[in-house]
Amino acid sequence: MVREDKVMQIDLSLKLDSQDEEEEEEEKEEEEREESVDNQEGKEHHKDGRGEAEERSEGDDTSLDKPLQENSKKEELSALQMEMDRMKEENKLLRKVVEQTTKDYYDLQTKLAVIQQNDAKKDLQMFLSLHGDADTTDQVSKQVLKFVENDNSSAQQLPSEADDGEDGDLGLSLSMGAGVQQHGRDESKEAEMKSEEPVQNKFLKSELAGITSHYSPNPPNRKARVSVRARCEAPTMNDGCQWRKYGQKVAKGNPCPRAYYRCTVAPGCPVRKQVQRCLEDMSILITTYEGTHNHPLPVGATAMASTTSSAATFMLLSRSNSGALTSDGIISDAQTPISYRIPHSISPSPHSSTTISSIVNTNDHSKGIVLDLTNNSQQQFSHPTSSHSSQPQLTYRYHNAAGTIVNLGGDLSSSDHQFISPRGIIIDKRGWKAEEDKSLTENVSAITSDPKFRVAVAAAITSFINTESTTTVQPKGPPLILRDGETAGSSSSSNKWVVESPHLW
DNA sequence: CGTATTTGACCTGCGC
DNA sequence: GCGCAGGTCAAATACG
Repeated sequence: MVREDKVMQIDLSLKLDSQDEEEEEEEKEEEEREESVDNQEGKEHHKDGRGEAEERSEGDDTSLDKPLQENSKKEELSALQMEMDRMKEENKLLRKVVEQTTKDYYDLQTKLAVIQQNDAKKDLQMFLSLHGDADTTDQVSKQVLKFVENDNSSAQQLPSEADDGEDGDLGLSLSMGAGVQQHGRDESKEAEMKSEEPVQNKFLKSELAGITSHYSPNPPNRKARVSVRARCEAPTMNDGCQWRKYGQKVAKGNPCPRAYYRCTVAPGCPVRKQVQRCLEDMSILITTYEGTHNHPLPVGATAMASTTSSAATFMLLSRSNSGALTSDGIISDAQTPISYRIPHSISPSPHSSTTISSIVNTNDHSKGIVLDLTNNSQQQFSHPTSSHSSQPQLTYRYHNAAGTIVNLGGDLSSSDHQFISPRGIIIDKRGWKAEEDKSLTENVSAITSDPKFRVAVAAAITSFINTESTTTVQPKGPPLILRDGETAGSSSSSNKWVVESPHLW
């Protein structure tokens, strides 16, 4: 969007320039014409005066054609002049319109920046609210926000860092900037921080040890990764960005070669992606994105970029949330993932589902988050159609090493190991005592009410639908509608959760 | 001829 | 320290 806007801006400027030039030329021509007209008129006046005198003196020698011609010329000139005036006014109007449009564009840009800033703050607030009781959270969030603001201002003081690829113009890095990615962002900055030990940093180390500890296992050079699983016949998914292949490797355990791509929309963009076919289902393409674009994205690329970015933010939340559950960051069953199901809203389709699963293994953060846009997960477990269908439902799933989702609870509607909580959340009694932790359900609501997450999911679906429509013909279902409370999120540090929207197709 | 892709070599991190 | 695997580089090649 921004890129197009910039193009538009350039186009506008070009048009303005050309218009200006044209207008200048016109004005010059006009002036010349006016001068010539004046001269002619002067001459004519002079002529007229002289002519009258001559006429008077010379009598009827001259023919009557000349005055007629002069009159017609005069009329022609006046008409031209009027036409010119009219065009001038038209040009003025057009210029005003263009100026107004440009002004509106800048206004919108400014507003967008403000909104993005607010969103980042909101994310952080929510992320903190997931951590503990409201009183301390409020204080902590204020302090952390202060820290983030301070950090942002310091970042602004270092314009050279803009090349690092984070916190791009679009703000698609979202709150990741305050968390995971910022660690990989600038090692020198970290060193600087260490040497200076700002108050906020001290605060973070002391009071937010529980939070920071979740990031610290990540080496500074390791960026958050977001994988997208989608059915795609084409060798790569068309996500709107321009990519250049720079390598290919056969990874162990999967005979399908893994291709490495680099973003070429802007030189020096740090974003990379890996593309590999799923071993279990060759029609599934696993695309792993790494890094944040440091440039405005093409229109078609913003959906996927914002989706992956939001997913990464979600991963951040999941990590932080896990810390609130147990002291060691591991819920009772470390091997048990949690999935959050987005139930039907309109015309439920039993054959459709989309999962967003986060593989946030404490042992392997590099695996990152997985947006599962395949619709096969529905085959793996039944979808409850009880009266609770309008409520978030929490189910367990297991992700094997290959990322395949396997339902642990069997038939959810009849499993002895599950019960429906008063809030409509299916809880697997074997794996997780969610009922004991009411704050988690609160957290679920907190995340489900995050419009950004819903937008992200919608964007993912939209992007995927667009992709699919260009590659394979698939039946399209009703448009995605995500209402408050329909999505659900949060995670245990058992590190794998799934957000599923069965009604998407 | 310029650009994109391929592919073997090289680098790096990690486990033993 | 060594070997393995993942990731990247860069020369060769293909393509428009």
